[in-house]
Parts: sequence; structure tokens; C-alpha cells
Amino acid sequence: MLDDRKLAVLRAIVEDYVSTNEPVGSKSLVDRHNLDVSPATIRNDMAVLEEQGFIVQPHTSAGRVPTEKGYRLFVDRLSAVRPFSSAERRAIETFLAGAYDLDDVVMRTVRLLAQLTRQVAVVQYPSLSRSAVRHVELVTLTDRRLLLVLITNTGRVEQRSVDLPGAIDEESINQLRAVLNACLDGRKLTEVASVVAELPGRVAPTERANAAAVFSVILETLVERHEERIVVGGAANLTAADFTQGLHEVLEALEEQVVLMRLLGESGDQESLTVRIGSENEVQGLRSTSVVATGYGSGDRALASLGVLGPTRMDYPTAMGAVRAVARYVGQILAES
Amino acid sequence: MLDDRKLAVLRAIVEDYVSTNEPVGSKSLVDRHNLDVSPATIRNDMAVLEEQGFIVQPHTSAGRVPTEKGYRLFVDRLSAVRPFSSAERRAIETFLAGAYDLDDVVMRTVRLLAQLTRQVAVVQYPSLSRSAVRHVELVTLTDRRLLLVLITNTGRVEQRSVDLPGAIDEESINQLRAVLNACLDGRKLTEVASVVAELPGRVAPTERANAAAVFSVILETLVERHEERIVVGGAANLTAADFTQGLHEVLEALEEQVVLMRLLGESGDQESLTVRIGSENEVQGLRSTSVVATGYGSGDRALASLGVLGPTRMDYPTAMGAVRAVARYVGQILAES
DNA sequence: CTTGGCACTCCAGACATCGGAGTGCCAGGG
DNA sequence: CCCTGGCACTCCGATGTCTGGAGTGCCAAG
Repeated sequence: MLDDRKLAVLRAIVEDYVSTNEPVGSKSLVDRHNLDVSPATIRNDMAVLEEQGFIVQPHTSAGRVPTEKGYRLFVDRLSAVRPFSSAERRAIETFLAGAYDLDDVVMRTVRLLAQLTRQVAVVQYPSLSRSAVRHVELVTLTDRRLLLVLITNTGRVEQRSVDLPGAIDEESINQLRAVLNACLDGRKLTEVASVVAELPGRVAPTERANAAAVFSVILETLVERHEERIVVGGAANLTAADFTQGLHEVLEALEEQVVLMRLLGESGDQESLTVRIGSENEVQGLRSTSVVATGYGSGDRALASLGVLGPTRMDYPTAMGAVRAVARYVGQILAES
Repeated sequence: MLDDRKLAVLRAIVEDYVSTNEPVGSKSLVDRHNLDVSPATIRNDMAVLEEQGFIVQPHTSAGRVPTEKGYRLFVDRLSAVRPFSSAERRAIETFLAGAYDLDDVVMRTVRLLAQLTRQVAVVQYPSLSRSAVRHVELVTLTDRRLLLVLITNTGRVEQRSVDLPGAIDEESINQLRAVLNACLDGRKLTEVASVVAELPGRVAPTERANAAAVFSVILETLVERHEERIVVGGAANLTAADFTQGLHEVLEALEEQVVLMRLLGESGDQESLTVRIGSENEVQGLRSTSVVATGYGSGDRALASLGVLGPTRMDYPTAMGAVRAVARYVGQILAES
């Protein structure tokens, strides 16, 4: 039904359209690629491709433009992830290796991705729920108020202040801290809830009320709280691609954490790249954008996701290459620290 | 030279132009405002105002548009900060009061400002250098690696990992932690450098090398490090004002921390509002935007700055009112926690 | 199945037209 | 001395028309 040449034509159309942003016609196609046939033949092929819904013409007697279905086929079967040269990889590595702490890693990653792809980059902080507790710290603010600091093995530091029902002294705080660290250290955050439930028994009865306040804040921090944190960068790239329609919607969507979460969505394990094209994104207002995302993380299960967002006519092979390469190195960096 | 009516005309021109975004002519001026004179009279006044450089016509026989000089005069002498109704103030207060921690306060502040003014909001975290140390924590990562966590009285939590030259045991860490907290607690961060210089004498000789590593990281964290952190929000508002020229530049500038710093610049104490109009911003690429900013903070000296950024034709009275009101409440919230 | 030829379509840009909004200037009146 | 109505003038922006070019679909021949 679609022989090899027709597929080649589709590939050529996608490539040309991505690089020129103009509908591509039969003549310019044979010029730029060395298909050894005449424009008329190409026209016949294009008619078939159009009938099948892979391309459309904006107006009668204009060139062809890929449809979402066309891009989908291109990504699935016609393109390969563009590998990065070793020089590029080294550049990525050294740029990321210079980071001070987790915040810095994430910031650099966003910048890097945005720059490599010339698209909008989206990076999620390592998920709390997939991290483990490394340390819990209690700092006195007043005699009825503590600052709770929770540090995870992925380097995230979460803080919350705790209002206590009663006064508390240094001695009790030290005990409480010791108990918390003894019981929570190394635990996955998903297990913490059940562990915390058993804790009251290990606290001196007089301090139960205060301890309970601390415990409930811990639980809140892990569950109810924003929990997932996402950073966006390279928004300026949206103007380069003449994104005439709906730039406003896109910018708005990018400011909604919830939307971004759904965008990165289930990006599965860190080896597979997720590509969502146009209306495959269920997010309203991002129907005309595509997302290339993947999980990253040191272990077996991805810690979180990162990716890029751009117009549906984006350079998928490069974007996929960049996302994959960056995800790998971020995983490494995180594993080391 | 400029009598009262001419000033009134300038004010009217600014107001009309801000709300309609179209050059305003003599006739529509007398229609919309009840100046009790004829269009011809207004034309004479406008001719004078133009000669003095407060307004220009985009083309011969078009209406007039304020120049930067015109906006400047408007802001300095012709407008009053729009006060907020008590209902609005209450709304601001409750919205900010729901914040969990410093990150949350800042995020909410940005959203709030952007929403109130329909412009881009820019909020700086409380300056490290004007904060004091509340607590220093050391967490073991490996026997040659520590995580240093520094908590300030403004709620900022900074983290850095420290590579030690030699192995260290729990006992030594505890000592070091105790020394650090004893000496640094309550100190302004500006004083920390000199205090740290004296510390090596108070550490057991065998641990000097490791301690030195920790000290130098503390100093780095305070000085060399990004130090000032700035959050931007409401970028989508840039599209509403048909910002035809240079949207790209503006978006790019907004991603540069350094640029943002210069933008908020010296916003002095928290009572005075700074308004920088057009080319008064020395930042390249933001020559066609205005900034309304102020300091915020509980004490006598401002902890940091916040403000909004928009096209030169922005609604200054409202922006100034919003910035001032939000700054006050943020100061309060921070003082309470 | 491929190819060259041909008639057809339609957009983009150039050009001309025209009405409206706005101005500047002037002479007269308070 | 300042305000006002009148008038001629300017120029933008919208609208309409035209034309060249790029592209298509179809057909008949190889």
C-alpha cells in the first residue's frame, strides 16, 4: 500500500517542511533529494499519501504539509534518533558536572536542553515519592515552633515549619530527632507513612502531642504538598518558530505545574523515549505542540522525567537525541552525588 | 510654561493611550474627559507638549502618543498610586497567608502580582547577605563526603555537598557542627566571613584539614554562589499587550538571572517605589519595557526586591498600588514565620 | 508504472483608490 | 491674550484589482 518510495517521499516532506517551514512541492522535492524520478511521479505518490491522511495541502495548488498522522509515521518508522558526536557528549558532560547541588543540576539541565534543541525544555525534580530519606533535622525557631528539614538521597531538601501544641525543650527535640532518624533513615518515602504510624509508641508520653504535630507535618510534606516540582526554560525559543497562533495559550500552560505534570506524564523507564504529537497531548491549549520526553534516574525505575516541547513541526531526531543524551548524563551526575 | 490644563491634557493622553493602545486625538480627548474647551484649544496645547518632548505623533496627522519623558512626568507628578480596597487587601492577605514555606511564599507572590497587574511579575528571594544564620547542619553522605545545610532566619535553606580531604567520624562531625552553630548562630551572613577565619583555632588539630574544606564551602556558598535567586511569572501577559517588537528579546532577558538582578536593581528601602521607564533600564533588549519595583522585608532595611515588568504603556497607578500592597504583606508574612 | 505536457488554481505581493481621522493655521470674538 | 470654528491638507489603513509564479491534476504516450 505504501511502497518504499512513498515512505521516502513522506520522510523527505517532513524533513523539508521542518527545515523551511513552507509547504513543499513536488519539484523542490526532487531537486533537494536525489529521488531518481520525475516531479509528476512524486505528485502521484503525494496524492496517495494525502488520500491516506499523512499530508495535506493548505490550499489547492500549494505544496504539502505533514499531518499529525504523518509525523507519527515519521517518528515511528522513518527516522532514527540522531546520535550525538563524542565532542558534543563531552560538552554536555562537563557542563553538567560543574553543578553545585541539586538545584544547580536542574537549572543547568534545563538550559542545556533548551540550547541543544532550541525548544522549550521541561525538567522535573527527582520525585519525592521515589526517593529515600537521608536525614531529618529539627531546628528550633521558638519554643512552640520548629523547622523541619527533610533531606532525600536524591539531594532534595524540603522544609516546613511546625507549630507545636505545647512548649518543647532542647532535650525533647534531640530525642525526637534521634527517633526520627533512626526510624526513617534510608526508608523509601512511600514507606514513611506506615513507619510514622508506629512512631508515637517510641516517644515519651509527655511529648506525644508535640511529636504528633511533627509527624503530621512530615506526612503532609510528602503527600499533600506540591511534591513534584518542575522547571521550564527556553521559552524565548517559542518566538523563533513563528508560533503565530496560540503563543498565549502555550505560555499560560507552561506556568501551570499541573499541566506540566500531565505533559511529562508517564514517561516510563529511562530507556524509552515518549513522543506525543499535537492532539495526542490531552492538554487543552497545547494541541499544536509536540513533546519529546523520557525518564531519567540512576536506578532501575526512573526518578523523574524531562523533555522538550515545541511546535509539531519540530526536528524530532535531534530533539530525541538531545533528550536521551541529557537524561543519561543527569542520571549519572545524580548517581554520583 | 506648562499650565494646569496642559498637564491635564498630558494626563488624559496617557490614560487614554494606556487603555486603548491607539494614538489619541484632540476630538476624542474632549469627548472622553470633560475638559471644557474645544478640540482646537487642545490641539494648541498638544503642539506645545510635543515641542517639549512629552508626546509625539507616529505619523503626520495621527493622534499623539506619550514619550518616555511624558510617562516620566505622568508618574512623577500627574498620577497617584492607586490604593487597594479593603476587600482586595484582604484577598491578598489570605492568599499569601496560606503559604507553607519560603518557596511557597515566593511562588504565591509571583502569581499574585502577575494576576493583579496583568504584567510579568519578578520576585527576588530574601537576600542571603542580609540574612542571619539560624542553623548549620552537617549530614554524612559517605566517610569522605558531607552535605552542608545552611538555614537562615528568612527561611532560606541552602545546601552544598563537601568533599573532604580525609575520612571523618561521627564524633568529629558532631564537634564541628557544634562549633559552627555556636559561632555562627545569629550572625549576619556578611559577618560570617570574618568569623569563619577565626574558626580553625577552635578545632582539634587532627580535624583541621577536613574543617577547612567545610569552611571554604561555607564561604563559597555565601559569596561566589548564585546568592540571589529570582523567580518570574506571568510571562503569558506579554502576549496580551500586543508587544509586536522584541518579544523575543524580552523573553530572553527574563531567563537571565543577572539581567533580572540589574532590573530590580537598587530598589532601596521598602517604602519607596522605583519606576524605571523604557531606556532608563540599562538592560539591552528591555528598552521598551518599564519596571515598577520596591524593596520588601520586615526590618529596617529591605531584604530583597520585587516588582512587575511591562510595556512602557502600562497602567502605572495600578501597578504601583499592587507592588506596594503585595510588598507589605510579604514583609508581614516573612516577619511572622 | 513512469513521464512530459498542459490547463487550471490560488496565493502573495504590487499598485491604485478612497474615506476618515487628525492636524496646522488663520481670522474673528470674548 | 486666549479661545474657537472653519478650512485645507496629510497620511494611514482598509479595500479592490491585477499579475506572476509555484504548484497541482489529469492525460496520453512511452
